[in-house]
Amino acid sequence: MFAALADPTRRDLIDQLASTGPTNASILAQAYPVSRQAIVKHLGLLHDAGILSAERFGNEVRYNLVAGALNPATLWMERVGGDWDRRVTALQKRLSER
Amino acid sequence: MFAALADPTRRDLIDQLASTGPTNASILAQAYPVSRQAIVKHLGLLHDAGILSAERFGNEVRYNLVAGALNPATLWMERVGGDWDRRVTALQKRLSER
DNA sequence: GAGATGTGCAACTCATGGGTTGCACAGTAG
DNA sequence: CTACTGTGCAACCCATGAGTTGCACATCTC
Repeated sequence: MFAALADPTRRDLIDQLASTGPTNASILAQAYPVSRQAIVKHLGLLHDAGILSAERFGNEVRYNLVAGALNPATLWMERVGGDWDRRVTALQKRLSER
Repeated sequence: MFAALADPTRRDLIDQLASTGPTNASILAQAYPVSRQAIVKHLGLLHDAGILSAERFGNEVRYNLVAGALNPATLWMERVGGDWDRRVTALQKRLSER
């Protein structure tokens, strides 16, 4: 999940799909300086991670975003972030009280 | 940022630090089947990513979490996630109206 | 001072990720 | 039928990430 989001190209693909809607690999690849195959690999990886859906329309394959796919990651970050923010602020409070 | 969170060991280190507070590398490494050096590398990476702080106390170095470090990542995810959730649900609505 | 504990640095192995090229195959359009 | 467009598969290169071992240095404790 986080590994899938680690690559800038993949995050950008997500951004692009979020704004343009279902698109095929060849179109998406035009926006990048790399080959179509490289983009296809990224899309496949995002698909395996459950972030994208891939549907075939005759000749082409249209990729699209999966609703709520980022929720687990978001939840983890909020939980851990919340935990340690509370801890850190509590520590700072203790220090300032001396 | 996401790259730093991509590794399970690193996420676990974060979890551990969130629950135990400031700890040195040797202690942290005891919880893992890998060498101390491997953990030190992870900690250094997390430190470079701005997720951890490292403070020296005489003999040892105590690592701790940085408050609010995850905010940028959380914001991105919420923004993009929100965008595409809206888009997907809108699409589903359009489809169901036919 | 001497030993124990905690770090730091460097070199090395190994696997994986990102990218490439080349080519074959399936629909589509003319 | 033919040409074009969009995919799919495979082999290959190269850099980086994760982990290891070995050793030196600093600090604390007795």
